Amino acid sequence: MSFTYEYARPALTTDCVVFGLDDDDLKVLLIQRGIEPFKGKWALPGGFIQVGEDIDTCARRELQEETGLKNIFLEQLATFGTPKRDPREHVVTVAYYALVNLIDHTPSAATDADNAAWFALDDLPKLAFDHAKILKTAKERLQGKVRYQPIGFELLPEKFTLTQLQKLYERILEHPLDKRNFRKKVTKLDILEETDEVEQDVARRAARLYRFDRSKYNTLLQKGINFEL
Amino acid sequence: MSFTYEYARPALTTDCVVFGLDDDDLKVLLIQRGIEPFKGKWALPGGFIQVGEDIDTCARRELQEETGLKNIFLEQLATFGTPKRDPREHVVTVAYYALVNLIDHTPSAATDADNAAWFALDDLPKLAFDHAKILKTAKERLQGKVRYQPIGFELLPEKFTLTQLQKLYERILEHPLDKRNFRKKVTKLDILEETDEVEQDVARRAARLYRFDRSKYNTLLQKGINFEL
DNA sequence: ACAACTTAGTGTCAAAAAAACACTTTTTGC
DNA sequence: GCAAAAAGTGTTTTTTTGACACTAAGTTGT
Repeated sequence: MSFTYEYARPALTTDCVVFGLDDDDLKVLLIQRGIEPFKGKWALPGGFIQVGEDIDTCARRELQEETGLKNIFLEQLATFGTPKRDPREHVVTVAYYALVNLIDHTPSAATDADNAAWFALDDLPKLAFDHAKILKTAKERLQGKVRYQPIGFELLPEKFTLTQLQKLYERILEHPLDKRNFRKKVTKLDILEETDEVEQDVARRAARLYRFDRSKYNTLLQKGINFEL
Repeated sequence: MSFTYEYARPALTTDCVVFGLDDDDLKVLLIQRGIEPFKGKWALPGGFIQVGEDIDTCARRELQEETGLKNIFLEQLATFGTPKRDPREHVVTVAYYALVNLIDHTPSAATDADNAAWFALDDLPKLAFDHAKILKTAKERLQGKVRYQPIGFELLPEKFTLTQLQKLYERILEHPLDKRNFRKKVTKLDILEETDEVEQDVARRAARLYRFDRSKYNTLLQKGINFEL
């Protein structure tokens, strides 16, 4: 079966930059390509959009097919369509970025991918296509977004300590934060719920666990409160 | 001539939300469609991407073809690809937004468009396709962006008064600003150059004209200064 | 049991930024 | 020359930010 059009059309794909927090380290999920072009090279998970399929749906589908990840935070990043970014033909890709917490979601390789693995942001292999550029854009977006929207919580498990939260922000923003000022700001925002639990199995004083309170956050958003860290 | 592919492909277009400042009023440029679907309805200027053409290039080309506008500020907004947004078939559109000053750039209708006209943001006709949604997204982006990047100047003529600048920000942000605080902030940023000219032909005290100093702005950006109004 | 270690948790003060607020000056048109 | 209209200009208060260091709690090893 084949499809014929009056004018030539670029192919359309989605690609996804998946950020994950692994042991206080910010990482990206890459797959090793099982097919040409760039067979054997590391790349962002992604694939072709089907006609009749919503773009977001495509990004989620490809992500699940290639890494097993589902039900995660996913947002459109930008569209990249320089004619020669794919050696085969003109391929336009709609890039997304996703945030996952590695406690609840463990990825695994699947179709078209030999392998899926996490790479630290400062220790990346050479990427296929223009994926290095897409990744750079995604990192900049994450750094920008995290300042005025509490999306960082998507990277943490449901319950977390304030130190974990601070370290996460330090990793994303790439500079150290003052502990007291950080805690002051976070508690003033009033979007955290203090649980009555503490960390388990740590060889020191255990820290209190907190939970992100989405309903408090939503009411704050309505009132137009600005979130900034 | 025709083109055949193994798998079906959505069509790919660009659309552009062009903002312009007309007599202190923020407006959008729309074209009246000369062909089906939605013939006679108002829509965003845009059209099909050609294979081998960069997406930005396509947006600029379509804009020039349909409105005559060129050499203007243009930035990618987002990509919209809900399957039924075009009644003919699955069409994915990469939306852009542009800022023009109406002194230097006067639009005119051309190919595929019966007519091109400016509409106030709060007095829009019903738009074709999902263009109302795209326009809403563009307005939100403009409101967000204008807070930390001095893109507002793109909407003003080369020389402008501080009152013009303030009114522009008030139109975009949709709330009044304090005159003294506004001027304090703007002058502290030190990205304006005071000219030795004043307004002409006004039936009151003439205001001093200023010019946006792009080189000062660039050096500030390098130093990582944050711009916020 | 206690000493040593490791991280949790906490408050004050100074500086900077933001917000509120009103009158005088300049020019034009009548 | 006076009424109208917008230009231009500082001060004070409040809020926010940033710098800064010690005690408390719990664990481990002896």
